[in-house]
Amino acid sequence: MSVTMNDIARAAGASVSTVGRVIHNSGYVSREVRERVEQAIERLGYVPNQSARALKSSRSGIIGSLVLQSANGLYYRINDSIIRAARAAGYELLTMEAQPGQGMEGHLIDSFIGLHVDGLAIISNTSITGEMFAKLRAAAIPVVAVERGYLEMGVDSLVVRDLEGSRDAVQRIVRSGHKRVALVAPRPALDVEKRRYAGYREGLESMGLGVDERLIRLTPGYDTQYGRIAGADLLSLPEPPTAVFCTADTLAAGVLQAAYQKGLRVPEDLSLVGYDDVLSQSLSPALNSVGLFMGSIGPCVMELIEARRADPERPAEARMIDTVYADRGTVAVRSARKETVIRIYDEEELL
Amino acid sequence: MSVTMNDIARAAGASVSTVGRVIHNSGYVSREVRERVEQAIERLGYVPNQSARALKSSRSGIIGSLVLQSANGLYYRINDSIIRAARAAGYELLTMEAQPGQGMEGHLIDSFIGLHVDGLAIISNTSITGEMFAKLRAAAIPVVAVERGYLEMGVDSLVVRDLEGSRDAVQRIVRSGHKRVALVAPRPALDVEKRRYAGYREGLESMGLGVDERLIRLTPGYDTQYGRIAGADLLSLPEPPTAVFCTADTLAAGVLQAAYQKGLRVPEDLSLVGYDDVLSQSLSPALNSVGLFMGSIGPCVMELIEARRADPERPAEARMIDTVYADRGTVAVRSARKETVIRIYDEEELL
DNA sequence: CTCCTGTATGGTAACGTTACCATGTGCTGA
DNA sequence: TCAGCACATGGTAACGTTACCATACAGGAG
Repeated sequence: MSVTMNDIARAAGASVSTVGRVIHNSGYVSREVRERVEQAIERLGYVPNQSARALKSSRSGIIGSLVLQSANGLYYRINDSIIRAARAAGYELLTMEAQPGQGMEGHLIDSFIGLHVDGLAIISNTSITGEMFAKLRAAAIPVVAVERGYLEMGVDSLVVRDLEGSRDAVQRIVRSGHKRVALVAPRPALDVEKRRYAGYREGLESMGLGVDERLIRLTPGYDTQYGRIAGADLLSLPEPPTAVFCTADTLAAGVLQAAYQKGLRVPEDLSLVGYDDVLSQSLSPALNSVGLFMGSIGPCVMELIEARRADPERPAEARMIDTVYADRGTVAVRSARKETVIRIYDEEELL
Repeated sequence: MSVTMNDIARAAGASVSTVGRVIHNSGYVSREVRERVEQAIERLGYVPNQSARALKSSRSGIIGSLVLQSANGLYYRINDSIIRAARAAGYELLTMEAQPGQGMEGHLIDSFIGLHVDGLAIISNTSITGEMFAKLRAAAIPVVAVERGYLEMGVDSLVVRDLEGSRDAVQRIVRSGHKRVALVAPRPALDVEKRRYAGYREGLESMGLGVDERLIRLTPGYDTQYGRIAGADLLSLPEPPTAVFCTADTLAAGVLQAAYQKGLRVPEDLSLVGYDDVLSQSLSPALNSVGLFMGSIGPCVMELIEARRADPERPAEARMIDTVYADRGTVAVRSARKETVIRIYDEEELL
């Protein structure tokens, strides 16, 4: 069907061994023969059969990635970062999506094992059992968990400094003069969510402000709609917040909608900060947001995979990923004395 | 290293042939032996080696997809749709990203050939040459182009009814009473862009309105920033448009920012419609947008691949993908008599 | 002259799976 | 009684690549 090393050997008047040596640039090959073989490869359009290679060397050249299927663009960005790093290291990335709550992860893991992937990145909160990890370990497949701590199960992990990112953002808000800083966040179930939630509290406390539980809204999930409801709720309080910190951009977008419906402007009437920086730059106005430092995610994943490959017995390691605060001016400076910011209307606005 | 059919055979006291028959549910196997084999498979955690299968049967079980690396979330959604359909058909999807203008597509195509993918989806405007298509054809790999017509090169294609989608959206705007409907679109280079652009013109003309060239803004690309600039430009015209149709959500987001900066409200002061529906539901307000009917993209891709595989000589076919208009109320109804919509201010807004 | 070493090339057994073919049973019908 | 059949199982040659060993010849050292 397709061109094989045998075809090349025949066309170049050499043996498969010699062709192999040319392809791998190893061993002794005379200049003359090397050229004949290279020409034949070029002329016939030979491409090495990866299946055969994988079978022989039990290295597929493929890194797997398992993500939870969701509307959250963050996972695709993370995946992107890994794609690039994998390719730079000579691998391709094969992504499988787990439908939430379908319990199909076991089959997906089996598929990865069958493909003999050279590494596996597990992104976000897929539900992998200890049994599956054991199977992966038996198959000698290095696993890296991203944004989800499986560290206690002996899995190498990438952990985002979410507590610091969250705390830092809140501190910035408070430093701008805000006293009533609300939180809109998903109900903390996953580690990520807990860390971001804790960061909010630490941020306030570290600035000498108490946490006002009335200003906290925990949503059932990440839908924009939940953000809108929470936002509307907060903004109709007798003493509404002057700033809202959201631990997800999608929620921030919802709060923005709520503000808009109330006729409030960001940042003049309400300061707003999102998280993940996946949507913020496209909103109007473009929002401040805490983003992950994507540049290091892919490379860290590959480093952990290579390290595990080199020494399967090494203790599980966690790499920390920094956050990056994108400042787009949606936190207004409030003077200490005045409770309301002076607002200047455009001519058009007043007709 | 990992468990093979041989291990199962030994454990179950059978031969590899018998194990093979159990796995494939073909040929004669006694109930007793079948059970022994199945138990061994379960107990040892046997997973078929795909590399060996692929080598033997020259079917890898992998569909490739090639996308242009870009911030546009649309491609990921399309990819998602294909992932699901591929999986439903028993394949995995392996995605490679081409960096724009890097000319690395040749290498990527070679990688796909080396992997012996059973099909290849080319998404968006990657630059594939005739030579590459020839190589793919020689390797008997069915190719489907999505959102990019390579039909003239004899490649099966998925074409979105963009002209109709665009025209329909404009007609809806006009029917709501708008006379000055502006366009913000990337300079039409690709077929997609031309179709969407043409749809705008047809939409206006079909409603008996002339095209006012002063209301057309063509941007150098899809950045939100271009939308903002174009929007600011349009809104400062002596006779500004009452509605803006954008052929991309990212551009619409920019126009929204411009409107916001001018103190205009959507839809009360300005009606706004986006395209691709990838961002619209997260904006504030959530915008009307023309989306692709994702449900049919993946299945169509797989159908075309299977059809091509069944008959490599069949003439190239184009499948049409419908658009879906998402109405979120950002097109205001304008009465025929009055040129301006009565605007009601909230109390807060007037202090 | 032999031995060794460097250079150059060819042969071949795996890797795990699958598609055949071969070789058995035991049973039925002529 | 035996051909013919359904049933049941085992053996083995590929698939394309790679790792290793074998072979061969030159030229220089001993």
